[in-house]
This record gives sequence, C-alpha cells and structure tokens, in this order.
Amino acid sequence: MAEQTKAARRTPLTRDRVLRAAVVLADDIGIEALSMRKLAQELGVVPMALYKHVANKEQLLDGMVDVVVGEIEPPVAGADWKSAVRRRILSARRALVGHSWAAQVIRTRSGPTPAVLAYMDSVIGMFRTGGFSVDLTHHAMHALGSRMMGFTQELFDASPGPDPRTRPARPQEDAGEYPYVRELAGAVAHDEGSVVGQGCDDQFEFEFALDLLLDGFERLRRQGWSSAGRSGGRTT
Amino acid sequence: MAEQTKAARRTPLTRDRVLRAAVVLADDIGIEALSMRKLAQELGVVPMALYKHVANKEQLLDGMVDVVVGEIEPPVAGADWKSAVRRRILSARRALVGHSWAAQVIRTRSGPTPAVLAYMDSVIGMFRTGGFSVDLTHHAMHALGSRMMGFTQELFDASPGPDPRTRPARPQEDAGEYPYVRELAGAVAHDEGSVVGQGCDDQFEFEFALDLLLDGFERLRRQGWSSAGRSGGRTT
DNA sequence: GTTGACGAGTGTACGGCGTACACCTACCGT
DNA sequence: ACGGTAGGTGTACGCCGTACACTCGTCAAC
Repeated sequence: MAEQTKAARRTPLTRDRVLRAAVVLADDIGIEALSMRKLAQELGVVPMALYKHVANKEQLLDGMVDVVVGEIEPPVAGADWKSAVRRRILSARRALVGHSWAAQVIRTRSGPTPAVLAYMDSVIGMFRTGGFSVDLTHHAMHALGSRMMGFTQELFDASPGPDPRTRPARPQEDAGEYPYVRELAGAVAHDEGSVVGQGCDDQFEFEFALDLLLDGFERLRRQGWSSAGRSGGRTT
Repeated sequence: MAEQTKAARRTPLTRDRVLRAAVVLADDIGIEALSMRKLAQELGVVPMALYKHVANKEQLLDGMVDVVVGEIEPPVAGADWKSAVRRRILSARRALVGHSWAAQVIRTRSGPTPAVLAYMDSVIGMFRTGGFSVDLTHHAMHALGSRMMGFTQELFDASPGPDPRTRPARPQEDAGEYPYVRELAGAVAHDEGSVVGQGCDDQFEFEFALDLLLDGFERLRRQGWSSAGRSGGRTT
C-alpha cells in the first residue's frame, strides 16, 4: 500500500497538465498574480519541477495562448467569405472571453505561436478564396489587427477591477470638465460604469466595428482596390 | 564651497523631473526593464526618494502616460469633422510612435488619466459638433478603440526585439504549412521581416484602417443610423 | 537479480524587484 | 534661536524567476 499511496499521491506532471493548470489558475487569480511558484503549489510540486516541462515563464505563457487558441472552433465550409470570416472571428472571440487575461498575454508575445499562425492562415485563406487579392488581404489583416483574434482593443481594460485603490480619483463626478465625456457617459447610462467600456454591450460594440470593417473590405474588393493607388480608401 | 558642491551636486527632485526621466529611461532600455531602482540610479538618488513624488509604480506609469499625451498637438479649428478627427488622431500617433512602450502602458492602465480624458473629450466633441448623435458617437468611439490614441493594435508587438532567443523557432522557413501566410509574407517581401507587422508600412496600414472606419462612420451618419435598429451596420 | 543510465522532482541559493518604516537633516517662517 | 516640515536615506521584508547540484524511482541490458 506504500506503493499505492505513492502511485496515487500524484499523477505525473506533463507539459499539457502544467499549461492547463496555468490557464485555470490565471482565470482564477488573474494573470499578473500568476507566478511559477503559485502554479507549482497548485500542482502540489516544487517550483523548479515546472522547468522540466517548460523552458521558462515566457514559454509557459506561449503555451497558455495555444491552449486558448485551441478552443476556437474549426472553420465552417461553404459560405461566402464575409460570413465565414465573421463566424470564425466571433468564434475566436467566444474562446477568448472566458479567459480575460488572454488578450493581454497574446499582445505581449513577441511572435505568433504555431497555433496562432494556423488560425491566421485559415483567416487569410478565407479572404483569398473569397476573391481578395493578396494585396487587399494583407491590408485587411492589418486593419483587423487584434480584432481577428476576437478581442477589440478598448483603450482601457476595465476588467481586473479587484484593486481600485490608489487610482487617480474618480473622473466621473468631479468638476464640470469633460462635458462631452459626461454627455456620452450619461447617455449610456447603464449602471454607474466607467467612462467607456463599462455598462456597454461589448458584444454589440465588437460586431459593430467588425461589420464596419468587413463591409469596407467588401466595398474595396468590388471596386478592385489596390494599394498601388495609395488612396487609403478615402471616399471623401 | 562645501555648500556649493552640495547645492550644485543635484537639482532637487520633482514629480515632473521624475516622470520625464522615467520616459527617457523607458525609451532607452524598454518598459519591461524600467524599475524604480534603475530610475532612481539614473537620477542619482536612492530608490525610496522617488516615493516622495509618486505614490507607487502604478502612478509613475500613469504620469508617464500623461507626459506622452501632453505631446499631442492641440486640435485645429474650422474643419469638417472627418479631417479634424483624422488630423488629431494622426497627431496622437505621432506623439506615441517615439515612445514604443506607451501603447502597452496605456492599455494596462485600469482607467484614463485626466490628460487622456481631456483628449478623449476633444475627440468626442469633434463627432458631436460634426453632426453625430450621441449614440453613433458612442459606438464610433468604441470602434476606434485604441486607434483613437494613435496606435493600432497589431496582433504582436514585434517592436522590442532585442531578445530573440528562447522563442519557439522561426515559423518562416520551416515546413510547407501555412500556405496562405507564406504567400502573403512573400508578397510583402520587404526584407526578411516577421509574418505580419514587420517590413510593412505601418503608417499606411494605420491610415488605411482609420479611413475605412471614418468613411464607415460618415456613411452611417448620413443615413441617420441608430443603434435602436441593432443592425450592426451590416449592408449585406 | 544486479546494475547503471536516465529523467522527473527536489533543495538551496542568488540577484532583482516594489515598497514599508524609521531615520536624518537642511531649510524656513516665526 | 527654534521647531516643524519636506525631501532624501538606510535597512529590511517578502516576493519573483531561475541556475545548479542533488536524490530517487523506473526500467533496459546483462
């Protein structure tokens, strides 16, 4: 039974187990509080044990991104380019919203992991088979930016929140400055949320901007736009 | 002369001096290498001296953002809304490109500093006086997101770069996967840059997407769009 | 059955970080 | 002349990532 306790005492560590544990730990305590030491403790293991499975914390973060990206649904076949891209991006968004840290981590990676690259490849493919030139596809990908991964880049995160002290004072109810901000914030009116990003329907805002861009792409595609003219797409 | 050496030995610390020193230090060594200790050393002072002028590192970063935002040119008067907004955003971009860390820092602030708020207020004002409803202005601001501050959110930064080791292998020249990525990367062809974001004309990409959005806004404004319909702006 | 290599997990230690807290000291208004 | 105060100091604590040397269980080869 000694062997049994030993055998049962812990399932052996795996790169995969480490990454998944890191993901749920980051979900729980936030990405900035995630440390190798806490992760090791969560796994009932000494910190250095992790380094047998990931080279360093950077690679841990890379792996965590891949776990999340792996949750994106595969592309659907047989649809026009716009709805195909739209569905895929909204699926990516669905995968990312559950992990509020993912967007920030993805941005700080200095290059795409293979899983991300594969995802990008599939999106590019949708444009190309949808009749987009390489040129226009290229610029469309840039224009989408992080929106392609399903997260809009709001100016401020407004997500973590559990530490609202030492902030530079509520800008909300003080002096009568920022009249336009106040007007806009008042009109949004949901709850008492922050200036922008809180009390708003994030999903609607995301689709609003996404569709604005996709419609713009479609318009440029129809008129055979090319960057050679360098008009920048301006219509005025 | 003892007093003279003492007097001349150092100009007294100031919140402003601290912030400006932090900005140039971050410009030099990168934001992730910026520490209170290094900043103090740069100022010829003991680390704790800084805390007489900033409450903590978070507030230091807040202050650094305000310094950069302070470099944005004031708005120009008497122009149609679109070129006014366009000029202001491109000016913000000009202010931010010199400080490659600024975008990342702004994103990690949990709320807008007064200077940022003032800037946002002026942009909102441009939409409103340009004939936009509060509603459409609101969604336009969301759609602009961080682009309003002059930085596009590329998927990956590709900016720091001085530490290209321990990265998960060049995705460029290995197996024949990612055919679309390869096609696109090949077409861009400038240098040997990374998959996306390197070897591209960032300024062009920025204006391309910005104009796509501004044109979209204008179109919606003309047709009296309102979110009540919740069409999301789709045209198809 | 013994052995020896090997890989997973351990223990200790180092240097760097942010910052709490007590202290000193030069200056200034009274 | 003096007491308060604001700015700069020194020490120390607990956290971080991780280098490096180690133990120990497993398993293949003999």
